[in-house]
Amino acid sequence: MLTTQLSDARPAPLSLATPSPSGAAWQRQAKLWSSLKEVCDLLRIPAKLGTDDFQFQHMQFKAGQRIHTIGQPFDMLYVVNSGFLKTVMIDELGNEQVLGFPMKGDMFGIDGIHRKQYATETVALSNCDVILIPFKVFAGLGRSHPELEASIYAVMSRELVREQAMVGTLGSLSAEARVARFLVFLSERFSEMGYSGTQFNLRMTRQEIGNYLGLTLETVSRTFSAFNTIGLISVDQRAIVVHDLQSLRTLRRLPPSRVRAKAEAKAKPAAAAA
Amino acid sequence: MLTTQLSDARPAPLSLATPSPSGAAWQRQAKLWSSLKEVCDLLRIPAKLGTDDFQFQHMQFKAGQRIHTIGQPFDMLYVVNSGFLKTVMIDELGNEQVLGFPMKGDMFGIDGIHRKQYATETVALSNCDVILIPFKVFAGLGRSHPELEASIYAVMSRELVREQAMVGTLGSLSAEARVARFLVFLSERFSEMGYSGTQFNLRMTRQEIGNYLGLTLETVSRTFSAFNTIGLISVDQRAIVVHDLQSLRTLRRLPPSRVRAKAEAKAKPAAAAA
DNA sequence: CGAGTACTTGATGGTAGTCAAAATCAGTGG
DNA sequence: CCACTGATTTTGACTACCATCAAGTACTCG
Repeated sequence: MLTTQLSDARPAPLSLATPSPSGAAWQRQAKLWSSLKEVCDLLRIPAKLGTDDFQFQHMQFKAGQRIHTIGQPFDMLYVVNSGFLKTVMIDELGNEQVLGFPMKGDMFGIDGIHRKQYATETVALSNCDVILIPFKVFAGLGRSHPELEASIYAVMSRELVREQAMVGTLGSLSAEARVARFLVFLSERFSEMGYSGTQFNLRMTRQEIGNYLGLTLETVSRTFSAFNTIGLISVDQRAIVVHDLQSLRTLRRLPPSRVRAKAEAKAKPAAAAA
Repeated sequence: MLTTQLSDARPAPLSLATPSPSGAAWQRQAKLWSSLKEVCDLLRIPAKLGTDDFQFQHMQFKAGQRIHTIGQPFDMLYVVNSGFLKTVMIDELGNEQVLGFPMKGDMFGIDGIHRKQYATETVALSNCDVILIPFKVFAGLGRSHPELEASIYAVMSRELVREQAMVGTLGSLSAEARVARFLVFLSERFSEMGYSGTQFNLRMTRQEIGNYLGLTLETVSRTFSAFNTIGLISVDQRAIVVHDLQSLRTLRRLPPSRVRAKAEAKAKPAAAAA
């Protein structure tokens, strides 16, 4: 109901041999292989430079394509090199639950290790470039590169902490605070990736945001509008401009509407001037 | 405000040598050491029997004691051998968020790997027996016991999947459905541990349950009462008897109160007969 | 037995969900 | 290029669920 045209896409027969640029470009001038060092940098973990023995294959996905699906046998972890995705769980009644929006530097697919099949599915929200990490290789890195061992566990721990923070958000914050946090999160991620942290386009629908935050799409839309009228952000469809990141950071609950009327009166001329 | 008397407790000087029963019993006849095989069994992961080279120290905690605290330097993972605990996160305003109730066979402390300090704190809800796994030893097991490598990652993946399921629960279910799920979860865990799955005592307060489920303690109490009157369970303070596990499993939302009046009329004689 | 904590139950209000309709956007094919 | 279709977004009106406040009861433990 949500998604338009989904299509599966499995990697071409995977050879772990050295890069073979002759191997028929899957898509024009996309980077096809990355070294271990490059993957570590992407994941923001320290890597001893020099000994580049492993090469990891890239794969391109178009918006709407699935990277992996629920129940599919697990054999691969993924690292986002570029693009935006969403990871969803589907419950017994077929309801989707968005669990995250992997972007550059994020690893996904970790949930598949437990039962040797993926518990979630991940879909590209834009054209994406994803690095494939065969799990056997990943696990073996701890043996072949002992200095990486701790970092490997750290990457998995990071995902756990992320989910824990999400539970905290869902369990205790108001709708407005959740949306505010979401914007702060996006702002920070975009900054880290070298883009503007104050001006960006959402890659996901209100529906997906709401689902992720445990809200309805209407509530998300209304909250964006409210933030807009009090001057915290400007929003036009998917285009966001963040005016007051600090207020978003500390926002717990919007003042009640009669009080808000004053704030609007103050905010409007300011917005008009800008 | 929630907790009564908390006290820190650090392990006695930790020696990784062979068990020394002469080393002055920390508490009378508690098991002080476990082999690698025993720990694997506890964690429900396959372990090649035989070569028992590692021994892991146990530690006893009394109800109310903290096993680890937020910000404390991370060096240890924990596996519950017996007893009940809670893991909580504390946000910038000092609000607690209960993240889980570790019990027999659960590993906790994993969140500490990421930043080399614990992101959560874990408190004993009852007297507990906990196995200490020094992280360095844990991580090294992948090297020394390659057949364990996948299982080690699987244990971490399992925790991630658990949190993901929690996000799904918080994000999409009604109060009644959350409480129902919680009871099903407890029932299943008690069964697995060899206790009755239909008759057990809660080890946590309504406050803690509510916090865990993103509800208030009053809502939890009311929901228990509602389940009681329609005959799904019997509840008396902390004592629970599950009468209809299947209904709890599939419950999404309680029927509106006028319909419920009929169900009560039907349920009451049955409850009186029992 | 008394003090403090935990639990139950009731009354009330606010937050966010639901239903609905209109406006805007994206993509398609004529 | 533009009309057309379907998806997305906005906004409004209404409602239900659950939080809040409050009071009373039942446990627990020193």
